Amino acid sequence: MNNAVNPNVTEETAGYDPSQVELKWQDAWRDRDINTTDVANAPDPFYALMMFPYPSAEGLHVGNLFAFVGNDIYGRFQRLQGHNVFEPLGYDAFGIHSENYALKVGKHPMDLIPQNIANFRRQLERAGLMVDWSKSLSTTDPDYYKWTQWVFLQLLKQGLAYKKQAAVNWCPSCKTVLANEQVIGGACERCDTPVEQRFLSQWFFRISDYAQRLLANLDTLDWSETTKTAQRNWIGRSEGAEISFVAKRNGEEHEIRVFTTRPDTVFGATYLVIAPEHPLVARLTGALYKSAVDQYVARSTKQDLVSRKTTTEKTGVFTGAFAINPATGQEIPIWISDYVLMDYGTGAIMAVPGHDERDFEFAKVFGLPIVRVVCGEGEEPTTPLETAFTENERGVIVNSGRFDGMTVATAKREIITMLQEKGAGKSFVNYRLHDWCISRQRYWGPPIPIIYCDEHGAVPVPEKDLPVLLPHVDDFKPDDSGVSPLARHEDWYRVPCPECGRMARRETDVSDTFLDSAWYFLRYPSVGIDEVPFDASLTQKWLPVDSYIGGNEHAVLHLLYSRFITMVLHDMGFLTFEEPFTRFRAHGLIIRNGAKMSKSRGNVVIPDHYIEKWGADAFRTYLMFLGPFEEGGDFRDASISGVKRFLDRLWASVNAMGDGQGDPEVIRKLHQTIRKVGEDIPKLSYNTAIAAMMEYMNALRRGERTPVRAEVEPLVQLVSPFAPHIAEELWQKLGYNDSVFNSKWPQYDAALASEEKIELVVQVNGKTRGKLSVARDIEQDAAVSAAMGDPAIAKFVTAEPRKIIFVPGRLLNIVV
RNA sequence: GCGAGAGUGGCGGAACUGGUAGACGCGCUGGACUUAGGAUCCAGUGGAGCAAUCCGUGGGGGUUCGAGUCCCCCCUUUCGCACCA
Repeated sequence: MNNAVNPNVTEETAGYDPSQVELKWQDAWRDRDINTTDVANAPDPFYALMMFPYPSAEGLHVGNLFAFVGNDIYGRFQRLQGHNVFEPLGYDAFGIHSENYALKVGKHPMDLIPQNIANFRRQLERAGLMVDWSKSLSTTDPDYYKWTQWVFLQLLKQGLAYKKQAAVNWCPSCKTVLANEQVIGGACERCDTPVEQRFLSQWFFRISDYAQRLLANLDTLDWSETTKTAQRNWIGRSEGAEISFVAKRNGEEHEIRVFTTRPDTVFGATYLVIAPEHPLVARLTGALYKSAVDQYVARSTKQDLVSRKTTTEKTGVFTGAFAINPATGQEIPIWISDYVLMDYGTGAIMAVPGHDERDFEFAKVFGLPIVRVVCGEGEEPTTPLETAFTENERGVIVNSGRFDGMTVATAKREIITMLQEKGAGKSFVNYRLHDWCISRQRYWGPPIPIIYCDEHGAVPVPEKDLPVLLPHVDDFKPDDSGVSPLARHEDWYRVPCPECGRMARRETDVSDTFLDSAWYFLRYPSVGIDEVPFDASLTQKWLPVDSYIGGNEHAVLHLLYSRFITMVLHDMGFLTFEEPFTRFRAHGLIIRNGAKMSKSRGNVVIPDHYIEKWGADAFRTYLMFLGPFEEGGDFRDASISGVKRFLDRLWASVNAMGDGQGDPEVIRKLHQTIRKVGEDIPKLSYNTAIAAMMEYMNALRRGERTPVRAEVEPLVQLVSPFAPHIAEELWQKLGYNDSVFNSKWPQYDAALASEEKIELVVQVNGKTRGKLSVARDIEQDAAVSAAMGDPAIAKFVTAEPRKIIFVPGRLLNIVV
């Protein structure tokens, strides 16, 4: 191994065989445990986390690798800064993808997953990641999901897990429950049949209780702004009022509560609309209207969600009932329409057709009264409304009794006060965020640890009895019963009640994959510890995560769920922090030759092929060079040769290296490069960092000179996070026995890194007419006379200058 | 429809708080070395023009000594969410 390079070769780049060098160092790193973090004793911990992959049968996707390499560079850089970096990686191996794939190929997921994981592991190691494999995990390990079940029990204990009837997506053709990700545009992804709703009793987590905290904390996090915005939109806070309308029917009073962001328009509410699923539908419907209502409700709840989601044509039916508008005292009709959604607000609205587009459309279709209660500029209270007037910035309230003349903002406050005094309303903040349904009527997940007893109801499995093992069953295919395949295995689900010992029945649903991934980062430092999910002192040392990198596709759900679980565990005293990820950056997507990669297009990049041909170092560096990390970029095969050439030249430079002082200009450039690369990596601006190193390489080679040690040695360190193997090999050639990753990142000399001579741009009337090589600190007068001394510039100065703009060290603009 | 982003050479992409547009790389052109070269090395490479010079960052206005960058309008495009009251 030590004779990898033949000293007699004449060609400078001879001896650089990437696969030989890379395999040599991958072995050496493993033998020397160089990537293993001593988690218990690290004085200066840095937790560099990447989103763990789903280990598909196809193997590692180049998109995964792009993300991992980006994280690896950051992690290696932090290590060179002197931190003890922990870079773990596991597998998110439960879930619908694995299950469906297993069904497709007719194998069992319990057999497939270990194979896939082994293949992923091989690919990841070949890519040269600084992963601490001693702390790896898979969500499918009983040692892991035991604690996923424990998390569920903690939420249950806190009253944050509850059961209720809820709709699931049901494909009438496949006769099975579908996960949300299997529903594409309201239709089944496999057979394209419109999806129906079925109602099942399911477990939910009360994430909506945490909506305000999840929203407010965002301001404290160092996250990509786009990700924060996505979370804010998902939480969907809106301020307004809840208003009660009272309906009378058969001598009974029914209160219909609505949520509105426009309480100022309550005088214009000319009818109410409730969702077809609204609990009051039956009681409000009059005998005469019953058949029409039943028909409408049946059609809109059972019928395909496709038409409901894609059409905006308003449909509806009158209930026959009326309610009192608490502001006007008038009776207004109550309608049912599917444009009102049961799962937002209260499932009922006050319709103000004059000032809401949807209400306006509906009123037009059914001939309902439209009343103006807000005037824009130049409009009278009697000006007819051709469309809904929704612009409220400069609106003035009209036709609203004593509130006339108020601005919209004032009226909002005043009308809420009025309603409150009448006991008919209050200000209210509504969130779009729904409680998290974690039940899945599937096989491939952790069984929800609950036992149903006739006597005691839903009894949690005692913690000492965890894990509830997922049994190996052959018929794991979902069927048309609408319950989990586990429900077909009586020998598994029949168990004694933990409370009374009488025969009872296990919950046969499994939990959502998102629950598996909502706490895995807590587990990594404690992998191998059996007694607790996460050791208190290790957790204290390593968390919250210093840097988290992952895809934007998880910007909303995964991150929100992780934050929620962390908050709950914090509130229970298990954690000292309530936000799990101090810094988060979303990486971009890679496309291929300008198009999205997909199997059907046949343009998927298989990392193995490229690593074999170019080496992991060149492939990694190219991935980081093809575009800004946070934006992604276009993968083009032809471009890899550029970074390979760069690495070849690096190899050649070190091999040809001489002794001596080094050229002052080259050394100056070196210090500039050290500064630039050190500034770019923390910004994840990897593409420009690589460009800077290439630029330095060009300077190093200019004039067919032989570089000296002082010029090349620091460059090896700068390159090392990107191309770790070649750097390690060259570091050894430079005479070091220890790993380059145990060295210290080179320091730059600030004075050297800044130029003393600068190119001063000279403009005349804003147009660049020349440039002068002058001292950095040149004064304005000297600059002007230097400029006028240059005939190429002076000839444009055709008159006495009217004005001189001088930006020291940068630019001179002579205005004539 | 709403929200977030993006439009720069033949291509991928650079450009700090407004201050040389096109760094770096690919490709291309010419040359060197070669039996050969999809290797390596050197030089050139936004467009027009012999040149001086002019024109150039999706389109149109504007602010400024100066705009890829800031403001207004429009077009195209990617990604989310989609009747959210």
